[in-house]
Amino acid sequence: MRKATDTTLRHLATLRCIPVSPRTKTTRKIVEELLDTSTDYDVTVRSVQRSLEMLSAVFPITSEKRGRSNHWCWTDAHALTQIPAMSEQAAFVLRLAAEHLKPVMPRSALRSLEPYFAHASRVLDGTTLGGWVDRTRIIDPGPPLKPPHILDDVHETVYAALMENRRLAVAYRARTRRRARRIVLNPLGIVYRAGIVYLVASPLSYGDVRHYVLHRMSKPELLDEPAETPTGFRLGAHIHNDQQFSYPLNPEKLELRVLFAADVGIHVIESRLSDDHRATPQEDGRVLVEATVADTADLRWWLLSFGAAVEVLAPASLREEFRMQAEAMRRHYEK
Amino acid sequence: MRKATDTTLRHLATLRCIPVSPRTKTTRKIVEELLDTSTDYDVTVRSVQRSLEMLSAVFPITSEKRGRSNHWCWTDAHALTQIPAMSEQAAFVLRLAAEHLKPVMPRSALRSLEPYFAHASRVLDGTTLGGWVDRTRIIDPGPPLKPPHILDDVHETVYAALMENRRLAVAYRARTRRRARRIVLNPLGIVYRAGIVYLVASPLSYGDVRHYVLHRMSKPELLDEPAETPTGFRLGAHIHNDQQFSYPLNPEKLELRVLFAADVGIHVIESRLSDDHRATPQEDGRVLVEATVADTADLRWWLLSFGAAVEVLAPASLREEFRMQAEAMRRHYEK
DNA sequence: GCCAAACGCGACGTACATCGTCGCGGTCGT
DNA sequence: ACGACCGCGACGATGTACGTCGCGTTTGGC
Repeated sequence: MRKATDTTLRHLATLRCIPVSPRTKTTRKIVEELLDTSTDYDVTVRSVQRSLEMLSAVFPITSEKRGRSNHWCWTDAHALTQIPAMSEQAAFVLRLAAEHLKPVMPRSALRSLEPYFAHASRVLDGTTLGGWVDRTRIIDPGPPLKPPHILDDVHETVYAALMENRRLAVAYRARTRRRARRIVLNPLGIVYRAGIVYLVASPLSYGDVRHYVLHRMSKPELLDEPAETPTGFRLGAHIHNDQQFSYPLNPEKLELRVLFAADVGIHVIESRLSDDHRATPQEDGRVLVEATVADTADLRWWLLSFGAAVEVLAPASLREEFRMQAEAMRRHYEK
Repeated sequence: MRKATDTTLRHLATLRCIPVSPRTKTTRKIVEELLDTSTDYDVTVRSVQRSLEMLSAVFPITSEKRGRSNHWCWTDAHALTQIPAMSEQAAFVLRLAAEHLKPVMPRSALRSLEPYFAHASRVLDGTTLGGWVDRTRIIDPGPPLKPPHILDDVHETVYAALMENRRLAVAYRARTRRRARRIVLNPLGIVYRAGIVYLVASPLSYGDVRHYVLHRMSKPELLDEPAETPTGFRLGAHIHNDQQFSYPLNPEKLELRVLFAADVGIHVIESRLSDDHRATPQEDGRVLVEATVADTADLRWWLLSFGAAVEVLAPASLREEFRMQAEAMRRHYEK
């Protein structure tokens, strides 16, 4: 029994069954999938054949005859169509996002999102927002550092290894060594931090979890062996509880007490350092900030960046560290 | 004349004409748009009426009878459908992007992209990548600062003012003042920087271009008057050429020469400071970095964050600045 | 307050797009 | 070399989607 709009729905479902190039599907496979997804589409192979042929006249899909069966896929230059259509606001935010993600993620990763960005641009072109290209920016503090280059094949292979949960062999040039060394890794996760891409992995030759930057890898090789995850490992805990990426110095938290100069203090008051963050203006114009924070190298870098505009009061050990740091800095400029 | 797959195409086009709630369109408006977009769809109103009615049985669209005309829109809980379907890779990158954008962009801005993120999650759930939620992270260096809160109505109104190019009135609490003051602004652009959202605008009472942070705004009001852009203003130039967001101190560039300690130098060598960036290892293990960079406060913060692990050699004026900075720091910890 | 215009919607007859079936020709595996 | 499998052209039956007409209702102008 053919029902109303049934054809439309089936056509839509058919289109969605077709994979994007370079992947392909045979006609039979599409029919099978169609019958699987919903009982409504009880349709013969012949009908789907006809549908595909007709749809290919309108949509950018092509068939390639390999032997006796037809293989269908979307053309490389497939256009993205959405139901419902992308709202102007969504397009705008996506445009923004594209700009922001560009410096952070490797280009090869963003290629798969390109259709979305292109679609967003198309939506914006048709509206008053068209003139908007130059009206929003996302910038990082600090001097504009150019992220180190990652080889295309490295990125693709690392991603593939993670997705398929398989082991990975790479030539890795460690920071302390001149020559690259071949290592086999169980990939555990990817971490982006300040433009640097890290692969969190446990090397086969040791048992622990280490960080490897992608731009020091070369000659990647995807192995057939399945990857093993150390028992109990979770990336979220690794980063946040263990603070492994903030270069933790001590598992205990610090009861931080620092004095900020008036003109920089505002930043710290507006952005909260922790949940128990307290900011108290002092009589001399400075601002006392108290917070419980993780004891990491990151924290020290951050505090150092304020220079003389910050004074560490407590804990005493940190104050002593900063005293020595200041002393060391002064010695550089003594003569 | 009805052609093959014409109906499917028209149904698709019809669905794409329907706006997302809370916006609506009358049946006539949809027909009009349909006839406008392509000459192929020469169809009577009656047919579209029928189509809409049938499609509403399958798709989450509803009509609301306001007076004599029907107003159509997608339900709030509209599902996103894409042609072609989202690839697993795209879904994965989009998931990543979602996580990365969360801390950077205000939540109200990301709400419009939520359908895309939800769709990506749905795609990933069906695949082997499902267990991937906890395998990729993007983190910022420094202590995890919580960005200041922005009022919802502020964000929406500022966006609206920018999109429609209209003037905006807000109560703004300047950094140096206790009380908020009402100001009228010509919005020029939005800049995100380290979790802070700035509106670049020229105030009506003055003529110049200033930066206003959104979290110090309240009681926003969208005015009917069109916004005026100072002649020659371009946001890209404002940021990059004029370095207005890096707190420029001098328009001339600096010929920077600094010595990094061996254990931190690697970061600077791998990320390039400028196009003429040169890194030369020294005999004492330190690394000499030479580059031509903009003379900004940002540069000083960045260099300061290395503490005693960096020594500024040139220019002489900057070296003198750092000598005084070190001296001032030391005085804090003298007794 | 009345009338014309606008809109939605049910009914109806027609045309043709779609569907399943059958059969032919080509290709691949054993 | 034979059978199995796949694509595709042809055909007849079905019924869906189409335009048209007309009625009931609402809206806005005079």
